[in-house]
Amino acid sequence: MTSERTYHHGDLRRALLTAALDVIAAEGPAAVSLRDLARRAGVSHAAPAHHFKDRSGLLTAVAADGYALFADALAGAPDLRERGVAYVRFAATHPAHFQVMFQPDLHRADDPDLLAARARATEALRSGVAGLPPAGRGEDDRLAGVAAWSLAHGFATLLLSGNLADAMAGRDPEEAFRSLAASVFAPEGGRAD
Amino acid sequence: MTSERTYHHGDLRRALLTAALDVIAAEGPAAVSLRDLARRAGVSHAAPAHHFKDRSGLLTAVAADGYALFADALAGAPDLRERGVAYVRFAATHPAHFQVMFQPDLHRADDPDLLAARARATEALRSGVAGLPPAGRGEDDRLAGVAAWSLAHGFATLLLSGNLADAMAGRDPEEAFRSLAASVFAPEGGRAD
DNA sequence: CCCATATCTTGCCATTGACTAGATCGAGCC
DNA sequence: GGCTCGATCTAGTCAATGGCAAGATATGGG
Repeated sequence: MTSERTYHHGDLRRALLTAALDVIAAEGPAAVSLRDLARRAGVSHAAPAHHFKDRSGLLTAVAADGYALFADALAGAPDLRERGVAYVRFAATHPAHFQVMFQPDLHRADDPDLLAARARATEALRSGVAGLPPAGRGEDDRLAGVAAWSLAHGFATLLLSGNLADAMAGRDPEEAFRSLAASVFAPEGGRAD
Repeated sequence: MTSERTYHHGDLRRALLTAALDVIAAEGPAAVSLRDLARRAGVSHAAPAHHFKDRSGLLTAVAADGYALFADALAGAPDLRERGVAYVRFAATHPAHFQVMFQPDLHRADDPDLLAARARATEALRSGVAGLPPAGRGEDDRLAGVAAWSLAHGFATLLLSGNLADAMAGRDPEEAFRSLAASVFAPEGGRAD
């Protein structure tokens, strides 16, 4: 698409990342091969090493990009419930990113970019939980935050692993999660978000 | 351990599976290598192929074993909440199994043993949800089931990926989940399990 | 005792990840 | 224009892996 093949690719890093996302979305992270990505990009087998040190370096970059997008997606949600919906929507929209993000054995844990992006996402997530009392009651708040996180994360994870295929049955996952969260967090007039 | 080395190992299949569990628990499923497992068991590099066709065959066996253990663990729980606790306890006790079970891209989806074991586990899980009305109201029940499943699964997944390390802070995960589930599913005297 | 079968070994090949050395491009500078 | 210098990419190599084929060895049934 970038027309001619010159010695310098021009945007190899991005090309490799998008190719990686394709492979991951289609066959999972285990199917990612640096040489295959190089072939798809039309470069030599050693070219990726210059942008990402090694295989884990590439997956780390995928995770970092994912956390950056994730933070943006979460930041746009007004209240706690919509943040959960955004959580699920992100997983459904960026399955490849999501999978890699939450598989720590795939990336370098000490990568600065990854840590920074994850910190941003964590903050975006936490600010939705702690929005109730200025400096909440501690224990209970923390538990409530973990509960909300678990609910959204579990739904997203089960969705991506195909375990909700029959339960959803052609239904919109976002909408399903919205009503699900409603029934759980505000059963009969209790404290909602 | 098994004293002498004869031509026939005696229990190679099990030896390979337990070695695989060690590797997965320590470094994740991606680090599993058939040749490495063979070395650990003291057999030649091609021996594993006779018990498990290939790498995905071995991981499929791990998943199948996991689902079998999982079904047993769930069956022992009296009510819905304890079933959730059992869910989390299983993940904490069998992290390697759990990881492989919920990564469909690692195993053969059409394996009969896997399907049978998973069906048992699914049934053990569902019977805890549908235990309320004989043939419940359909939509809401399904949603409630998905909600409970999502909560337990999300907690378990976040726990294994290390995302709850600081939130738990040396606390017992089981106990934390128990009180968490209590505060979510029965906030102020509503319908519990 | 003998044979059929399951189990394990040896040998082999293609692919991959990772490393090294060298080629090519591009930008700044004189 | 011609130069150097660094970034980018190529080519070549090596060890490790997965998977296959052919053969050796043990085990149990007849």
